[in-house]
Amino acid sequence: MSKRILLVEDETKLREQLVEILERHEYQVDHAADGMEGLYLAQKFNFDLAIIDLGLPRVPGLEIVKKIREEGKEYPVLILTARADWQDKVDGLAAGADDYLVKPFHVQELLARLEAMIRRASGQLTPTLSCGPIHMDMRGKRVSVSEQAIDLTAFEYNLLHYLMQRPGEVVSKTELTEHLYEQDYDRDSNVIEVFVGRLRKKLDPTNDLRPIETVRGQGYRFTLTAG
Amino acid sequence: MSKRILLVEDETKLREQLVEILERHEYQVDHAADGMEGLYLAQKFNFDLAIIDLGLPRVPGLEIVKKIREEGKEYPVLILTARADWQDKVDGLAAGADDYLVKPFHVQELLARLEAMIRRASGQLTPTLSCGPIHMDMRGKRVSVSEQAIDLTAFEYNLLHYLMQRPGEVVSKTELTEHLYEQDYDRDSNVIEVFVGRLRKKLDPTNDLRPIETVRGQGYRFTLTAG
DNA sequence: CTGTCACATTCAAAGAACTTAAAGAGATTC
DNA sequence: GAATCTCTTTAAGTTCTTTGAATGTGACAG
Repeated sequence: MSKRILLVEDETKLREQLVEILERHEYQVDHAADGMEGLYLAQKFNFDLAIIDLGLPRVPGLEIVKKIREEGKEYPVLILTARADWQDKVDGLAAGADDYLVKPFHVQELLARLEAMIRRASGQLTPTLSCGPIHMDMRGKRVSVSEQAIDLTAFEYNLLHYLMQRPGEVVSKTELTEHLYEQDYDRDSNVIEVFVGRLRKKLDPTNDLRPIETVRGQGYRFTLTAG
Repeated sequence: MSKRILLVEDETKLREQLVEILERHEYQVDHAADGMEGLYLAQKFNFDLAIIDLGLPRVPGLEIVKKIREEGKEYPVLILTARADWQDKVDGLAAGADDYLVKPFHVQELLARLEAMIRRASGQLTPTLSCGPIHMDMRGKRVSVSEQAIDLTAFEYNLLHYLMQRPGEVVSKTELTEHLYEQDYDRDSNVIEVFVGRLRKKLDPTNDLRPIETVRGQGYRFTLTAG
């Protein structure tokens, strides 16, 4: 029962590599090199998942995502962005994508996300991450704690998203900066600490959940004991 | 069931050091000093993992990565890049590498990544080290003794991790410092003794397990008799 | 039995790592 | 073009780790 994936990516080299990798992992892949073609495939067939680059010629990736959702198709969509271009990402998620990955990415990470997305999709319809009373709706980009909606900025959301994907695991600050920023961002500052601080305050103003532990010298760990 | 690693690195000193360290960790290492030789090995044999420097004479490292993937080989590839070559890194990941490390790096970090990659490739889910009643969760970096959680500092954790990887084996203090510190750290103090002392106290306050034995004049040995 | 050496223990100073507040910089909205 | 929002930096304050040195202990050789 192999899963069928739509891949829309214009860089030939990357596209071919991805096709190869995906096929090796037992996915059935249809691919397109530009937006027009991608849109055609997206509309004509039903997939289990789509991977769409946002920087496409002819029809922008964003359009494809929108069209897919307008037609009521529910399969998960993962978008790829070249730059750590905030707006792209945010727009993409708003348009109905479920997750995103910034290029360049680790193959392992892509595969992990695909699996997670497919697993979620085959279970329930709304892609969410939950951990105790904290819920993250990835399609709506909303977070709630104990049914209470919370307002997060883009960066805060990204950070929480990354942490929630790996509950119980220590994530080093190096890893966080690597994934949240493009390039070797000259890190003589402490942005991560600052944002962790803000996240903590927003998620847990009364300080009785303590969802983000700091593991001194190693990183941060997202956990909820009991609930 | 020792893992077989391909190492392609042209700097003689670094290469030899790595070979020695890897072999001490029970990896079976094949190594090459230039791209041509590396490519030959990569094509001829099957490895569990490859470590490839991108700045190689004759055949660039990138070529090797590509060739490996073109031939459909699936084993994980870690690339090494010199400090500033961001573009290399990007190309490397695009070409199918799974992770990268920027030189110079800590041995500790290299080993951690190798393990993580091999673990992922073999699909094992929870990486833990266990020895009698002592358990170490390597993802969450938590340690427990008889189901009782223990708080360790970063250094304590690293030390214990190193010892637990090689149970029953005598590990010299020189070796410990070599791995816990940056290369050529001149140590005229007794840090290791101090930390072993702390670890013992934390792991075994009642002194009936005695997990870390002293081998006078040789080093330390992590063992649990029976259990 | 005694001296020596290797390791153990203890502790306080030095240093790293983390938190927090505040304000600058850049973009967007009205 | 001012107001607002978010991200980023700076810096001061705080807490926890690491380290080196002093001192204590036990093993082993002679």
